[in-house]
Amino acid sequence: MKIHKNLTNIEIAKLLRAVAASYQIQDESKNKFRIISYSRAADAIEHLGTEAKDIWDEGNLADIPGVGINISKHLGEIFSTGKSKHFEKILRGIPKAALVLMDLPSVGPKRAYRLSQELKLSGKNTLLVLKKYALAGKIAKIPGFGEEIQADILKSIEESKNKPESRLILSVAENIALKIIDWMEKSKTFFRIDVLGSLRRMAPTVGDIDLACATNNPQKTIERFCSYPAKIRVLNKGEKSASLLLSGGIRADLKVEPPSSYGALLQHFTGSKHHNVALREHALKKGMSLSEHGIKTKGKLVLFSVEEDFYKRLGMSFIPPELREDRGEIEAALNHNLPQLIELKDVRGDLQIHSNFDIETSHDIGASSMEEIIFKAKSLNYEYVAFTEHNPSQKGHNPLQILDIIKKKREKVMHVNSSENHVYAFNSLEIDILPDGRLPVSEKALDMLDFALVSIHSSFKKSKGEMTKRVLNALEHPKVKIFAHPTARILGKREAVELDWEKIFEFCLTNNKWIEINADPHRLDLPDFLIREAVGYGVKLTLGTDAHAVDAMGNMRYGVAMARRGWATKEDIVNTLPLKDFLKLL
DNA sequence: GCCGTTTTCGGCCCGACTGTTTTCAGTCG
Repeated sequence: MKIHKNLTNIEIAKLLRAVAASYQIQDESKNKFRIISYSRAADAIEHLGTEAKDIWDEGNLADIPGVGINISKHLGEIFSTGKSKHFEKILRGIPKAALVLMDLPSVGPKRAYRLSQELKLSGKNTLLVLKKYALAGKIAKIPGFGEEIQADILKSIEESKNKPESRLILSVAENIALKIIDWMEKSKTFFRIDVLGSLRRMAPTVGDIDLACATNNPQKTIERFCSYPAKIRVLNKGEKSASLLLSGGIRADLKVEPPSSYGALLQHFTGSKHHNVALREHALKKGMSLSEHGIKTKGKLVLFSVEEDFYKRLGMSFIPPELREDRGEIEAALNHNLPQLIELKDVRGDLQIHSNFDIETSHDIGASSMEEIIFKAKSLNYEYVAFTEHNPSQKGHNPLQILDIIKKKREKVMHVNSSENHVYAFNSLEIDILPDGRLPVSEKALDMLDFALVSIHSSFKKSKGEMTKRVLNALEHPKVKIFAHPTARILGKREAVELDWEKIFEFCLTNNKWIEINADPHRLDLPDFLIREAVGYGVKLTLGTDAHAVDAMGNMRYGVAMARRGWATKEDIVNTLPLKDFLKLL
C-alpha cells in the first residue's frame, strides 16, 4: 500500500479498508465498532463524486458523513505531507500478501491473515505462490480451512484473471438481466420477477445483476435460476437466494420471497446498502427492526406485499429508487418534501441529434435522415427536435466554405419544416470548443443557427483554471445556449475533465445558458451529483440523446433517470416546455 | 471511530449461505 500526497478516492477507500482489516486481525472484539467506522468511511469516500483532496483543499473532510475528527485529521496529514504516522503504524499489523488475498472472493481479513502467516507469504507473486500451495494441498491442512475452501480459492485465483476491469454500463447490464428474465419466464414457478439493485436505481454503472421473484415455490424458482444455460457456474444456492457466475466475471444474484412479504424484499434488494443501513438505523430508534422479510416491532413481524406500504409504515413518503443513495432522501421523505421528479413523459423534445446530412465534419455523422428522425420523434410524442451535427472540419475548409455548408444545412432544415408534420426542427450545431476556448465557426455562421451546443472533444487534460476559462469563453456568444456532455467523460474509458463548477453554474445562471444531460449510456453526462448541484443553483438543464441513428433516440430514458438521480423536477429541464414556451425562453 | 428530533455518552443494520465444526466463524450484500 503506497501512501502519497495525491491519493484518489479509490485509493483512500482501499487504504481505509486496509486499516479496518488490520484492526480486525489484531483484536476484533476490542475494535468491533472502530472496524465498522473505518469501512463506513471507506464507503463514504468511495461514493463521494468529488475528490476528497478537493474537499480538503476547500474545507473540512469531517463534513463528509461517516468521516469524523480522527480520520479527517489523518487524511489531512497525508494530503499535506504524503504520510500518515498513525496509519503506517496500524498497517504494520497486516502482511502485504494479506491485502492482495483479500481481493479474492470468499477471502476476507481473517483468512487472508491466516494464509499469509501459515504459508509465510512474502508479498511477492502472492497469487502465484498461493496457487502452488493450493495445488500441493497445503491450504486444506491449515486449521479452520479444508478441502472445499482450498478448491474455492483455486477457482477464485483462476477467475480473478478474467474479472472485468470496470463495472458494466447500465444499458449493457440491462441486456444481461433481460436475457436471464427471458429464461426465467419460460418456467411458471413464480408470480413476478423484478430487476433490483443498482439496475433499478439506474446507477450509471452496475456491479452485478440483482433479481427477485415473488413465489410460493422457492425451491423450483431457484432451481430454474441455477440451471441458466449461459452461466459459468453456481456460486451459491440456498433456500432463499442463489448466485451465478456469468461470463466476463459478472455475478447474478436472485432472492425469493412469498408474495405476502415481497414488498419488503423489493425494498431490501433495491438498496443501496447505504440507504438501507440509514433506514434501519432510523427505524431502530422508533423501535422497529427492518429486513427483507418485513418490519419487526417488539418481536412481532409485520409483512408487506407492497413496497409503498413499507415506507408508509415508517412514516415516510415513498422514495423513488433513483434517490436511494443515502444523500438526504430519508430526511426529505420523513418531512414529505421529496421533489416531484421529472418523468419520461414530460420530455417534449430531443435537443441533441445527429442526422446523416453531410456536414463534412472531422467527427462522426449520423446514420438516419432528417425525415426518419422527424418520423421517430413523432412516435415519441415530441413537439420538437434539434439537428446538432458536428461543425464542418477546419482542415480542408476555409471559413467561406464552412459558411456555405451551414447555409445548405439551414435550407435543408427549412425544407423539412415546410412539409406537413407536427414536429418542429431546430437548426443547430454541436461545435467543438477549441483548446483556447475559441469556436471553429464564424460569427456569420453562428447567426444562421437557431442556437448552438458547444462541447469539448480535445485537450482533456488542461488544469481546472484553464479549462474553466476555456469553457466560459466558448459559452460567451449569444447563439451558444447549451454546454453539451460537459465533463466529456466516457464511462470506464475517460475521466471527467476538471472544471470549477461553481463558476460554470454562476455563469450559466446569470447569462441564461443551459447545461446538457447527455443520455448516451456511455456518457450520462452531466453526472448525477453535479445535476443535483446545478439544480441547487437554479441552473436550467437540457436533455439530449446525442443519437447518431433513430434507434438511439430511445436512450432518452437514461437521461431522464440521471435527472431523477440528480433530484431534478420537470421545471429544471427546459425541453419539458411546450414548443411555444421553449421558443419564448430561447 | 462516529454520531445525536429520546443521547456529548453509550450505543452502533440484518440476514443468507458455506464449510468446518458439533454450535459457530467467516464472508458477503
